[in-house]
Amino acid sequence: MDNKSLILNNIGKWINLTEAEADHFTSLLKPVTAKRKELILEAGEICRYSYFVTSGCLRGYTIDANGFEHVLNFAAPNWWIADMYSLLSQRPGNTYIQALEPTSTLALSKDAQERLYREIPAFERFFRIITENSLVSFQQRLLDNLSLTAEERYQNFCKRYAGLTDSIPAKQVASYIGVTPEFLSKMKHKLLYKK
Amino acid sequence: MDNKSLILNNIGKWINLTEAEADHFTSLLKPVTAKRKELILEAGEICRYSYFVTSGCLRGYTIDANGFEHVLNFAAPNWWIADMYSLLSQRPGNTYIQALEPTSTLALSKDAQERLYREIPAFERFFRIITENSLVSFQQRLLDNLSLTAEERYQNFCKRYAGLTDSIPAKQVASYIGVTPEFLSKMKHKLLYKK
DNA sequence: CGTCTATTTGAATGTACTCAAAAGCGGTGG
DNA sequence: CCACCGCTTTTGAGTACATTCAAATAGACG
Repeated sequence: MDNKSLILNNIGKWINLTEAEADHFTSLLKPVTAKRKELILEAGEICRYSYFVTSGCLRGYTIDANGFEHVLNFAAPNWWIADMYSLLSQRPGNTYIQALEPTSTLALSKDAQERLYREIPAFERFFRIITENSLVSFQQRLLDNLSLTAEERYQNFCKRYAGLTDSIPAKQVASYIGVTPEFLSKMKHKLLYKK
Repeated sequence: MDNKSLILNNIGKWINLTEAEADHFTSLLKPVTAKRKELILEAGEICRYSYFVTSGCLRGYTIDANGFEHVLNFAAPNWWIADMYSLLSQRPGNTYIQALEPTSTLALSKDAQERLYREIPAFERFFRIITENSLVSFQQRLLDNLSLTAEERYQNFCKRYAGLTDSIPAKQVASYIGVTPEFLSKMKHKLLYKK
């Protein structure tokens, strides 16, 4: 399946488009690729695109006042990623988006997105729905961080991202679940031998 | 300003409605009130409404496997609240919504909401936008939990919810920022005397 | 006014972090 | 294709932030 079929398929889960609408939509997309470790967005910049990953893997992260990275999300194929704060406000954000491996995306500019809302109202629905789903995930993740131990969060992560565990270095898994790489290493050891 | 003007005003920040549309919308709302400590939603139930608070204050929270409460959100006047997971999936949720004080809301049923999407597409836009804003807040809160100390989170909370600090018992502030009530008490003491 | 819950205070404990150093692994260049 | 270099992961010892448990005090509602 080519990239445009992939994204139309993704959208087709939630809304129906005529062939003309689908063509119009795909004509607005800009292919963007990134090499391993390349940044497609940096803190301080204004996020002008939503990225739909067709192959590879991206991660969104911030760097705090003490220089520590915190992974907000990973984006495997079929996922959207952006710095939502910056994309919505069109102000400089604090998020980096980086390729974990060679990655291809289809980028939808903020302008194109707003044009879609006007021309094809079903896109309001589409982005409403995926935003709702994303909200539910983040709420659950927040609750997990408030209520679970690091070990439970790690086990959750392994189940949830079973397909990705080999694309993602342990260091970044640690950053996602909110522990230091050292402590994650110790947890893995414990899970292997003690249990 | 009466309750219906309040909610129309809230919506008017993001979309424009004709008078007929506004009337139609308000006709779908059901007033729901709750006494202090009353639950308007319990874990295990299916969430059938989004609640718009017109007076008083609600809180959404879960209870974890060890019996500890975790506050997901507070809803002061002019805020919407629901168990998003349950509302979207129409499956039993794990969230309680409780009144912190005598509270009035306007409740929009899931059915009515879906009817609105069909009849007045601007509502797709409205709920897309407020969901986007909510997503940005939760992402930021997650990052705060990953990167800030308890003391910093508490100070953030005080700034953010300056107007509510007297409606909300310390116990629930503690639960929101992710510390025990005992530790919050010690932090307050420290902030008063040492700094 | 009385009871129930929330808050404060203190001492002991634990989970996860910091710092340091060694071992492992992967990508890149020769 | 191999060897080296740099980054990641592991391991260990000491530490700190926040929790747990217990008990006293304060406060709020009916």
